Amino acid sequence: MTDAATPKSKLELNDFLCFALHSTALAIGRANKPMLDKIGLTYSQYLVMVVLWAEDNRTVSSIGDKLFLESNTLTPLLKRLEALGYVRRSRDTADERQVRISLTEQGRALREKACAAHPDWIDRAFGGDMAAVQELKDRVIAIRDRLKTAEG
Amino acid sequence: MTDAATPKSKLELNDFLCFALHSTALAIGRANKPMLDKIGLTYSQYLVMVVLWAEDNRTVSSIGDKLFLESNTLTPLLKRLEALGYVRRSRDTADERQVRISLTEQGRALREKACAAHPDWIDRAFGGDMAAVQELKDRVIAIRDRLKTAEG
DNA sequence: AGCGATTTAATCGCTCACGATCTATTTGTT
DNA sequence: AACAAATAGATCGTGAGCGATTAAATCGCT
Repeated sequence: MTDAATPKSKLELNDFLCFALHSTALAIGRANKPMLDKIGLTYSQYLVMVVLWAEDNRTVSSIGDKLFLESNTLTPLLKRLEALGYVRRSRDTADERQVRISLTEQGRALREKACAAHPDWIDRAFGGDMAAVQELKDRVIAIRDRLKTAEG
Repeated sequence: MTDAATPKSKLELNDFLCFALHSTALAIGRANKPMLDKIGLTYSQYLVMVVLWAEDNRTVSSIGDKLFLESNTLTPLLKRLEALGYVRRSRDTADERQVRISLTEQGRALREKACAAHPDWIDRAFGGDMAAVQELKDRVIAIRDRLKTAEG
């Protein structure tokens, strides 16, 4: 199980790729930690905020569609964001099954803090080659979406 | 926060890549679930077994080095693998600070089951282009290792 | 040999991912 | 109008991941 080893079978290749993506996802989480500590959010909370900064007043499941998560994960997380004062949770008056998540003034303001706290790991890892970042992102997403459509 | 959108700043690019890796790691975990259910392990437990199949009788921290995890995560996980009968945990007689993790007969036998339960998602996602898988793995690992060396 | 520093695991508390289940609301059918 | 089916969230239990702390063994220095 050395990174440099050449896998002999598809099973091993699967193992290696799983391992690579797993450990890299963890490493990126850690790389973002200094920034997240500055703004006082966890990684997942931050991703929810990114989704809301892009489009406010979403339903829980709309956020879930973006992040590939469901209410069992999101509900407690959103309650924590509410407790922190960054979002409001309120039942949709037209359809009370839905809960609308909207940014508070503080929640909107946090975006500026996040910009200021700017993580630098992308530069460290890519030496400024933003095209390479973009390409990697596209490839990774391509895998995810092929898994998504083919699952079941 | 649409995947196809073109990010305008480094912060946004960071957000997109984090998001891509995060959601893809989750998707791969889900893609492996059918195989993991067959052999009765979680994803992390499986990765630990992969490490042990490659080299038996490791210390906790040696496993941690491979998986980028520490004893706070591994100790409970290894206790669960022990309870399942796949590994033994015993203090190293020469240095009692260390705990040696060794495979049981059942633990070794599980490898055959894992081979038989073979996940098919790699084929689905790559259409048999194993060279592409290898290349992606290498790129992903390159990021991780640059983060690892540059952190702090 | 003695004692402080280091190393290795274990423990605790919190957050998150997720399967399974439950409740409340809405929709569709008759 | 009444009632079954579908939908949106919430809840619960388990297994991670991780920061902080603790306990025990070993190492290093005098």
